[in-house]
Amino acid sequence: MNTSDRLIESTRALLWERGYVGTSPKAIQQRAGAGQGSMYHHFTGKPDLALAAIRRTAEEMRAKAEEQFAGPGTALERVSAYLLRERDVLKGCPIGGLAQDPDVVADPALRRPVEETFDWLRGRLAEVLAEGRERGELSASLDPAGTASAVVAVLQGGYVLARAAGSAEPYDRAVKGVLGLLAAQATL
Amino acid sequence: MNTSDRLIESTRALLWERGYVGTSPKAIQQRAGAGQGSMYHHFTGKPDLALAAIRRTAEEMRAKAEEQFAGPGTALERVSAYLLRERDVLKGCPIGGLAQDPDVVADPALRRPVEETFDWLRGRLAEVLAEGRERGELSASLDPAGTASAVVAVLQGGYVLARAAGSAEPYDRAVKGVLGLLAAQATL
DNA sequence: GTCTATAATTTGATAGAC
DNA sequence: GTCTATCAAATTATAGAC
Repeated sequence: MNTSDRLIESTRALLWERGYVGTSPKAIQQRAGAGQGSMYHHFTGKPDLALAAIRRTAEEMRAKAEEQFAGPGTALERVSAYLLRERDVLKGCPIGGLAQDPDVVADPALRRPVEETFDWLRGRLAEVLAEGRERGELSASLDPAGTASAVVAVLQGGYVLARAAGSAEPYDRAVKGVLGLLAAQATL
Repeated sequence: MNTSDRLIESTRALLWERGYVGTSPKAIQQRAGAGQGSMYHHFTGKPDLALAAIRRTAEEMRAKAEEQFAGPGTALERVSAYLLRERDVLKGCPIGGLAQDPDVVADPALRRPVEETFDWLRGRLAEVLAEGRERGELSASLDPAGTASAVVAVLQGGYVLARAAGSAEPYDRAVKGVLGLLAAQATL
């Protein structure tokens, strides 16, 4: 891994652990094993480096989600697989956490990849649900778009509740709760 | 309002806008119109002041939620009223946002009021849903505890998605989505 | 490309005058 | 109780040697 990559990986880890406001260039350099000159040679500053890091994290997140969505099983099984997939719940969502950061939200360049990731996720979930409805697995009265929004929100909210509790339990309860409501939409 | 109160109110506003990591004692003092000596006379430091601010915000939040829960109407109407109540969606949840802050989560004293607020909220929502089920408004197969967890998560996740999008729309969509799933649990 | 000064500013707090 | 020094460390860079 070259210096540029090490700097990006260091930034990704720190953005996840400390957020954008809580991450200093110095900490990025130390974790990457690079000097200041090195960092300012490859990137114009903290925002530039953060953008590269966020883009890479977003790309990785989409790829991992698509594994579940494109997998086998009914629509409900694929949504369940996605929500119940092993996650570092207590660390929070590496993308969702950025939405709480004031400096990320204030900078359109930094906010865009976050927004796009959630747009994609919601759209992809809606497709899976719509497919399940067409196949007759889910009630014809189910609203795929609205339900997809709710599912993404439960996921993000589950992370928030878990961090607040210092335990993964609230995440599991919330996911089971929404899966229970979804199961009631399954045709017998 | 005395100096102590002004300092607490200043801290409350800054914690909401900038988070704990992003809030400096200097900013707190300037907003409160107080000097450093004043702040360190009334509070031992930033954590002490933050604790007072978080407690006050949590108390206010519970009181506002209870207004909807204790209001008139069916269980579903009261949950709807709570979720659809006017909110500063783009500013995020003043309590939920703290759960993303690394220094809040790392300090048990600061995390506790956040955790307690969500515990209370989940418990209170479960009571409302259980009451609706007993009255025959909601399906006997509905799980009040799990559903309450999911509803709180949708609320918190809705805030996250709205901030990511720079628009309140994702919040509204997520809330409508979960209310749609809940409506399907209503007895005819 | 990488490194080591250097520096203006901010952070989070203490000391002591009033 | 409130204020103004004062302070050591961190922040976010820039400059210039190697």
